[in-house]
Formats: sequence, structure tokens, C-alpha cells
Amino acid sequence: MTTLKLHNSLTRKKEDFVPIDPEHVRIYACGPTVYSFAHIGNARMAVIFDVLANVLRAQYPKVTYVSNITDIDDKIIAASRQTSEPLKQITRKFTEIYNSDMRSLGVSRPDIQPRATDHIDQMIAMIKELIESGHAYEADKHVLFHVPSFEKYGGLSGRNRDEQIAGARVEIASYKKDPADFVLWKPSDEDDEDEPGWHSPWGYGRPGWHIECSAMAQEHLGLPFDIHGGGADLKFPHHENEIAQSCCTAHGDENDLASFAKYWVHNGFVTVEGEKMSKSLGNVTLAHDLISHHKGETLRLNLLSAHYRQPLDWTAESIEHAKNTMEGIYQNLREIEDIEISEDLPPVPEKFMKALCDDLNTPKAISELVALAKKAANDKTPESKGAFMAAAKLLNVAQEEPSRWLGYGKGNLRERELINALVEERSIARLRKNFKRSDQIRDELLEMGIVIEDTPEGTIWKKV
RNA sequence: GGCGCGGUGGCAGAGUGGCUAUGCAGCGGAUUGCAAAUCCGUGUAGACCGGUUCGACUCCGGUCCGUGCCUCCA
Repeated sequence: MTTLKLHNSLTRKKEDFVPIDPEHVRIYACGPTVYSFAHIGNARMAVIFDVLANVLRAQYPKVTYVSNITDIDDKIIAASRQTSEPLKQITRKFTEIYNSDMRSLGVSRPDIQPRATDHIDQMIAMIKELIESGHAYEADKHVLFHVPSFEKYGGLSGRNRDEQIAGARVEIASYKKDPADFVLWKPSDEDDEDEPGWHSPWGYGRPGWHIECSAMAQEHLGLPFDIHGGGADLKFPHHENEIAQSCCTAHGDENDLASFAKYWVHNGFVTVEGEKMSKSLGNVTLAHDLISHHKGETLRLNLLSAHYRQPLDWTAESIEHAKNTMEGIYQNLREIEDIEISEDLPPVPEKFMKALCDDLNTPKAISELVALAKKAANDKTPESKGAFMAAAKLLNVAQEEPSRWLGYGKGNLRERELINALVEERSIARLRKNFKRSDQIRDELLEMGIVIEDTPEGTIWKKV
């Protein structure tokens, strides 16, 4: 078995992945806050950790991949106030849209997709414990984690407390004992219907952002677990605070940052046409919109075309490239469409697996995949086709029928009859060497978006 | 100011201390009535300056440029 290597943000090194329990690998990735449509950056995270889970499943007998839905957050409250739509309706709607959009991108549902609001009890229990052990305190209806109580704080992002305070963008609430302290629980207005809340030992209120992931990871995976992931921007403060909360409970170890999660994996950002995605620039690219214009596999391939830790520039041109690559692969597959292969796929080809095992080097893996497709088309054997399919399955691309994907013979009945009649007429013209007429028909078809290919078995056509 | 990442051929984007990345585009060829599709061939790349070395795109140091994060953020 090829050893999986992962860049561990905690140690800033590429390390061999050694599972805590080889019989059961456990992974957690921070999922979306469901107040709006997922953008292409959310999609990148979902696709990357989907591939990572696939790689792990190929190597270990049991993998549990947990990715949460954040359905309690001030951004959701704001969205609800703005649209006058009930909060629960918003979160339910956007959770469904998220899952459906991700499915279109070939992302499997995580094994467990916990919702924050289903884990309020666990969060309250955890906060209680942190107060009892002196790591948290109640102040002005808030509960805050006291950062100076955790000596190792800052180990993930590599910053010490003095530097942070020097950053000076910190808004210092008067009730904080230390400027770096962060909220575990905050009050909600019981008379305000828009503001959700739960009863707690500290009054009616709602959890802070970071505590949910600590609670859900502990609930569904247990501590310590193997891999924790998310977008690079979550490293600080979100993941740093998760570590603080979890290491300071009885399940963790205050002196060991890895007592929460052993490997930390962070994916890079997506830019759009060279610019940072932001609301003010108006260039936030939504997965939902892309799906209606492009095939899911094209978008997925594009998302995997840069290494996960590198920035990815999302451009019209890059989508076109990805589409061309997919087309090339499917053209190869079309030549071997009739070759039957067993449902039980052979082992994943070594060179391909090696690329993925090298810190999930998907660009390299894609180049191997293209080579495997070419080899399969050349060999025309079930073995070569099976080898390709085994690799493609891991990336979850090239899973459709080649002819269909490429647009051969596609269209409604009336359309097909018209095209077939024209193709037939052209064939007759060609037999009679009336090339003027046959070329004329070809141009007519092209205008209809139909491309003609003359093969030894006769003329075929496809929609472009 | 602090912490981090990166600068590779026309474009996108990897590996690698000496040997083809790959894809797209381009060029040449095969095939075709012409195309399309496919196949074959084809590129004196490595921000700059030093250093280490028999040899550096690859290691080390510096310079320049770009970029991310520093309690909204995937």
C-alpha cells in the first residue's frame, strides 16, 4: 500500500499519515453556514475532502467522514431579518440546496452531517466543564473562553498572544478579562422572535461560533480523531479556538495540541478572474449558477486542477480547459464503450494512487488519468478499461456514458428525425460525389449546433 | 507591524540535484473528397543576484514582485 502523505498545518510539514486506529479512520471538515447559496470556494472544500475521504476509503476498512451544517449563526439571523423569512426555513432551504448542488459536483454526502442546533446540550455540557476547570468564565450574560488559561494557544496558526493584540483590529468588549478571549455562549433576547435561543445555566442564549465544531467532533468521532480540515481562513481563529476548547476538556490534553485532531488539512482560496471573491466586487461565483451552465464533472475537474493548498483562479478559460480535458477522456472512452468490465473494479493503478497519496496531488493524478484513458483506448482490453475506471472512481469523474456526455445522438425525437434525414441526404450526396451539396448540408447542421463525423461504420453526429 | 504562501514554456499547472510532466492552444505529419474525430511528431520554461556542487528550475542566503490571514469569511 502506498503511504498517504499529508501536509499537517499543525507541524507545517508533510507527514506520513498514520491512523490512530487503522480499523477506523475518522475525519472532520468544517461545513457551510446555511444562510445563502454555496459559492465556488465552499464547493472546492467539499470536493477536496470528498476526494480525501475516497482515498482513505480505498486504503482503510472503515472511514467516518463528518462534515457539519452550521444552522445557528448571526449571519443567518441577519439574513432572516432582511428577508423576513423564518430562520428555520432559511437553514432548511439552504441545507437542501447545498446538498443538491454538491451532489451535482459529484460530492458524496458525508457519513454524518450533524447540525449545530441538534447539539446544544453537548455544547452546554462542554461550556460547563470549561467553567469548572477554570478555562472559561461568565461575564455580563456571556461565557468566554479565557485564552491565557491555555498556555499552548496559538500553536496552529503560529502566532503568540502579544502579536495578536498588536494586530489591534480586536474589538475589546468591556466584559472580557483578556482581549483575546472569545465567546462560548452569548445572550439572546427572549422577546425577539428572530433571535433564537436556548435555556442554559447562564440564561437564555445561543452558542458562539467555535464551540459547535468541538462539540460535534467529540460527539460523532471521539477524541482524538485523525484529520480535521477546512478552508485556510478557518485556521485562525476558528480552528485555533476549537483546539483550545477541546484540549481543555477531560477528553483532551492541555499540553498536547494534537489531542483534539492529529492532522490538520487546510485548502487554499479560490479567486475569480484573478480577483478575490467578495460581495463588494460582486464576483461571488455560486456553485448553483455554474451547475446550470456546465456539466458537474467539468466543474469538479476544474476544482481539482490545482493542488488543494494552492490558490485556484476560477476563470472562463479554466472551465473551458477542464471541459476540453473531460471531452478528451470521454472520446477515449467512447472507443471502448462496448467493452464489458466487471463490477468489481481492479486495484487503483499505482502511479495514479501514488500521485493522490502525495499530499493529494490532484493535478498529477489528472495527468495520470488522461494517460490511463489513452492507454485504455489503445489497448481495448477489459483490464485497461478497468484500471482507468478504478482511478476515475476515486476522483469521481468520467462516470457517465461517453456518447451521452459528448452529445452523440442527443435530442428529442423530432430533432433526431430531422438530423438523421439530413445526414442521410448528405451520405447519398457523398456517394454520388456531389460534395458541394454534402458540404452545404454539413454547414446547415453546424448552424443547428450539430457536428458531423464520418467513420468507417458510417456518419455519426453530436450536439455541441 | 506580525504570521504564512507563491513567482515554471503562449495559457493553465506538477514532479524533480543530471534523464519527456501533463492538459489547452500552436506547428508538422498520418487519415479524410474536404472536414470532424483519432493517432504520431514537435517547445533552448523555471523572477533576479550570489553561494554549495562535477552539475541547480530543484538545496542555501539575499533582493524584487504578487498574494492570503491577523476575531465576518471556505
